Amino acid sequence: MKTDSTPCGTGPKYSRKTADERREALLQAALRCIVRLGVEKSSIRAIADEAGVSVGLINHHYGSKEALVAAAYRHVADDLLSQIESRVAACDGGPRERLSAFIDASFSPVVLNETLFRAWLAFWTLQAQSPEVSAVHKERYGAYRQVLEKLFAQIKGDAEAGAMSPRMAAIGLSGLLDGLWLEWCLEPETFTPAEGIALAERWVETAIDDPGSL
Amino acid sequence: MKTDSTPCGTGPKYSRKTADERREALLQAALRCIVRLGVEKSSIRAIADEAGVSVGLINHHYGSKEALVAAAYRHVADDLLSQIESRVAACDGGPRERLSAFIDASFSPVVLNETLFRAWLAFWTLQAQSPEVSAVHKERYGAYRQVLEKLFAQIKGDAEAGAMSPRMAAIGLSGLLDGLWLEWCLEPETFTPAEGIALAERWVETAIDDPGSL
DNA sequence: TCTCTTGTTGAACGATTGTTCAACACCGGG
DNA sequence: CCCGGTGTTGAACAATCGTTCAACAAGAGA
Repeated sequence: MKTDSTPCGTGPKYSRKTADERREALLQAALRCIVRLGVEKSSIRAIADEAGVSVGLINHHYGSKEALVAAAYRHVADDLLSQIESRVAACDGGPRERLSAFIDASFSPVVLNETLFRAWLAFWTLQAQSPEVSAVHKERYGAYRQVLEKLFAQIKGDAEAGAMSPRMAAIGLSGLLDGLWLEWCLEPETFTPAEGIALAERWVETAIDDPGSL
Repeated sequence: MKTDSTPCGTGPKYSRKTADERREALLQAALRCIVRLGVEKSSIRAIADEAGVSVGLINHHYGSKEALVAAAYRHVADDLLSQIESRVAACDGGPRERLSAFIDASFSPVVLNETLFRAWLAFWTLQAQSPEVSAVHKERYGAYRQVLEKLFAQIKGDAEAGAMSPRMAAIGLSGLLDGLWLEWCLEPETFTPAEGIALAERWVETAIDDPGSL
């Protein structure tokens, strides 16, 4: 394989690392591959090459490719939600402003990303077959909706008029955000991120302003 | 006497069919495979086996596996949209009532179907790698949104007050319907179809009633 | 009945996949 | 300095993929 040492070939052929270090390096390499190539093209060899190691290391440290991919997905899901939450937390306004921050974050390039979408597609597909992946989905998606529901509940607490129930408002906004994300990733020319934000904001206004029967 | 050594079953080894018949049979077999096994496991051999023919027939009639899958996508998408449109056409009310019929149809068991969802996941996944599948998506999704946009335009024509532009209203409703469909298929316990209908209806009311800046 | 068209077969091929494992080499402790 | 354990290598392997194509045979027309 490649060695990043002197060209005169007297350096070590590889450097030994601890199991934890190597596992982390392999996971990062897998993520880079998945993002760049998509999951279906992220073969053992592509990931090993990206990490600068040989193919055997992956099965040595993770037991199977599936275990590595599952670990990578968990990492991505955790990272994405925490990134959105940090942008919400950074907002110093009230719940209504924090909800807008959530929407803005949902239409930021970090989320509106075709490669991320491809990873998510693979995640959804795997969910039907792997109970472990399915559990990760349920856990992460529950947390996602919970954040929205709390924000709506706080807004409702502030307002006087009766509004849509926080649960229904959160389900609606979550669906709208996911649907727009889906359609944008499949065909980015359909609408702009700014238009998506405007649509989501309109939903929020509807949910909190109108006296609702939901 | 022309009977050979085999005791029975000396009938024809296969039956010849017209190109159209065989293409249709292969397409149906491909759909059954995709729904049951998923795309990644629906190999040429699995589809051929499902159709009861040999592997060579697929490339003979479709040129490539990609073309067959694209045709299957088109078939499913056509069927789904025409089913929805027929229910809309069966509604004898005005555009507003027809829009409600569209929403009702979108939450009917025909659409809210996990196997259909798995097929759709497969098509979305292939869309990233296959220009042919991507073209089919663009065409079918455009038609889908066009139906919604026309209904919103007719409603706007009827109403006096300014409302959201038909294009934005259609994009929003399309996103909401797709997002809710996605989330329901991934986790049906989250909300009921009736709640989904109520959310979509709420969006329509927002789009046509409020004087909008969109 | 014979012929000819053509739908159909299925073995073969090359590419690629995830996995294995004996050999190798780095590096800390003797 | 050398030695042993262990992190690492990479060729080999079996399975599977989509595609090809020469050979076969079904069935209609002569």
